[in-house]
Amino acid sequence: MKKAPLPARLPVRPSALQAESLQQTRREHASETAEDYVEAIADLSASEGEARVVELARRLGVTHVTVNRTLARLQREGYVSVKPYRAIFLTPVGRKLADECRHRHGVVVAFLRSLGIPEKTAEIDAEGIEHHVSPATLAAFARNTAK
Amino acid sequence: MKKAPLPARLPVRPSALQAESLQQTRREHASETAEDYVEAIADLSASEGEARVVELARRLGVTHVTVNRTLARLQREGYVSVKPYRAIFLTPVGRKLADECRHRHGVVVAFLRSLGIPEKTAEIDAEGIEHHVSPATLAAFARNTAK
DNA sequence: AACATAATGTAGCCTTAGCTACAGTTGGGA
DNA sequence: TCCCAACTGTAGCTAAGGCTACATTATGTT
Repeated sequence: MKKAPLPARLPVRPSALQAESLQQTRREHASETAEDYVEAIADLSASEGEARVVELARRLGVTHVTVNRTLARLQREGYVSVKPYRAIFLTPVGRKLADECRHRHGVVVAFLRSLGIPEKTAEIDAEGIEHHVSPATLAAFARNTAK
Repeated sequence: MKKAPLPARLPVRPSALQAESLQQTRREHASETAEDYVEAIADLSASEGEARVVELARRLGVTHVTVNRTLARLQREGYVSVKPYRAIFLTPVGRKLADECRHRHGVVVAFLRSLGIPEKTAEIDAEGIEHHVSPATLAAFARNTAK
């Protein structure tokens, strides 16, 4: 089956909106890790002077092994610059992403707080939510945050 | 290192709030798939009379192979009941989860719509957001949805 | 009844992201 | 200086969730 010259990408042909949304969500998952890492690296560089593997592992709640392998991927993808036994640096691209993330995170937390969500819950929820917020929704959050 | 009799689970000892939040988000990821599947199965059972692999694949935007393997896991975990070449059924546990998801999804979409987000964007964002919304935040969303 | 086609299932591959266990580097204090 | 502990890196395992290619079953139409 599937002998016709289809546009190639469609697995079976997504059923309208739902499949699209789910595929979008999966794409976002792929970049979530990158976002979490560059954000943590930026934080550490600012607060500690440099970002090291062990400290990153602490922040992210994983082992240093996982950090190591992920950093290799992020380097491949151009977000960070890593040399053995040295500190970790963001590339300009990585820094830009980190700044966007920090901003987005701040907006989401502020919005949740303004809805009456307690600090800690707001932080936890924001961590999950922030990666799935479109520009339109982010703007709406900012607009509707009671000061 | 790590010779002290620690409580065992901590990889390196999470750095306060951030690691906790990220670990929470990862835990949620593990159940997202289950939620998406049971929701889709419930929908199909209602609208088509039965849920079949191909149709599920269309809804979820993946191939039937992925659906197959995932259904095996969901059966293992007690959410669905599957027999070769037969329709797919939810267990009581699966049905309960599906109902919760539908409810949650509805609340999130309605909330986003009430913020002025367009239908399609609201659907896409909700698909990503709904899995990361705590009960407290969900309640706040419901409470703050302009009718 | 037979057969072609659609649906379903299986084999085997890939990537991400966890982990433990172990090996190699570095750097500060004795 | 040298040496040990902390840090960093590597090998190799697991599981989820993608995929293509191929095999098998069901089924509706001749």
